[in-house]
Amino acid sequence: MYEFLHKKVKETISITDEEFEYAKTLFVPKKLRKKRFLLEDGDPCIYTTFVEKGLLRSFTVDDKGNEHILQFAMQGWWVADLYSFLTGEPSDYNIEALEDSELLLITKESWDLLLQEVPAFERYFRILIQNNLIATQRRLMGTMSTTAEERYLKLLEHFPDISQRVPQHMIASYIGVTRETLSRLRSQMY
Amino acid sequence: MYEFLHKKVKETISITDEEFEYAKTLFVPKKLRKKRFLLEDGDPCIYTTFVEKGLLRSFTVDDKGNEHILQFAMQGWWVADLYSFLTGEPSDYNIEALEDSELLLITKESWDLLLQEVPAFERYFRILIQNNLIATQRRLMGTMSTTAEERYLKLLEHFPDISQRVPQHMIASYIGVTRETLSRLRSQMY
DNA sequence: ACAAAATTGTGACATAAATCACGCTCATTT
DNA sequence: AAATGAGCGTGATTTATGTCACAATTTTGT
Repeated sequence: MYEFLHKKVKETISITDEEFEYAKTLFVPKKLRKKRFLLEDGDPCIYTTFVEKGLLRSFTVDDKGNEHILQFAMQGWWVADLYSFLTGEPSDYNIEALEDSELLLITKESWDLLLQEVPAFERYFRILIQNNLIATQRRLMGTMSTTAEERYLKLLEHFPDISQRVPQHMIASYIGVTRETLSRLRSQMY
Repeated sequence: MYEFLHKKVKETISITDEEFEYAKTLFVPKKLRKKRFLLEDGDPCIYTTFVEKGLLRSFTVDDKGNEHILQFAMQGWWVADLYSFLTGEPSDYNIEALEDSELLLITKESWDLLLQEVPAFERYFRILIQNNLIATQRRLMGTMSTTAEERYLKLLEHFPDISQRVPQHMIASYIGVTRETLSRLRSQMY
């Protein structure tokens, strides 16, 4: 159950087996079936989640009822509403399983403990968040400077299996267009 | 020259005076006059920069020659192209002073040393990047779910003095519209 | 296996924003 | 003081995308 977490952590920092064994005690394993929610907007985001297996999405719903996807969280990725997780404020996000998934949950209290007891994790999370920030900045600049088609191709390039695993209308809501626009885009690309 | 840095660091972590004195030795102070560049795209981003005084912007230029502003960096903020800074790859960004500014520069080597010698800085940067990520995610979701007018109002709310300090066309390029669109927007808001 | 729900495509039309063009004002430089 | 350039407003037009509506197909749940 902790294989992938162990693998990912060792990729970025060096920790002893004892430290990882300690870390394991702070996580709560959870299986989440497709279409079930890990977080619903209005509730505080109690956990930061590591995806051992499966696929989730985090998204908001605007005033008109349109969904906007912040993240697809695949195996080896973390997902949470960071702001809500850190402050305890109600979240604006929903997190939903798109496939049957196996997750590792950690509460704020355990997370604080982990960072305090195993400083290497402070470094791990710093690097993790750093890479996430770089990617998010790229995506932001992309929405301002490129067409929907370019963003679509970029996404396919980055996640080749995404179009097999999630419906088109979610891909549309990730790249920031309506499902109709993406549908037309695709038909014009042959 | 290091007053603001000291203040900001103490706000998030606790460090001894010795640790901060050591940190000071790793920075290079620099004055940058209005309209001068700290980084031009194509060059690697050698420094991460703390703004002691003044105002900078970081931006890209797309194929059509349009500018897209990632960040306005005011007093107490950090600015860099993180990706280029970490990898040494040529940067896509430009960083330009919008006012005469006083900066503290730190190279990758010194930064690595700082994190290694003073672990509290690892925590400081983790929190800094974390907050930046939260803000960038909000901005990204905003571009997908809100109108240009809402984004403009949000910006003014967040940085009340911004419209006194930077020209409208840069504000337009920050919120992701043309200068003409922002101009019309403003005239319709009375 | 069947009914219900989800997904996708597509036409007609509406809308927001980009683009192109021009003139005015204000600041900066020499 | 004159000259140059930056900043801003605004009209006319084009373009990309959204909205609404309906049908066809596929997937899912019981």
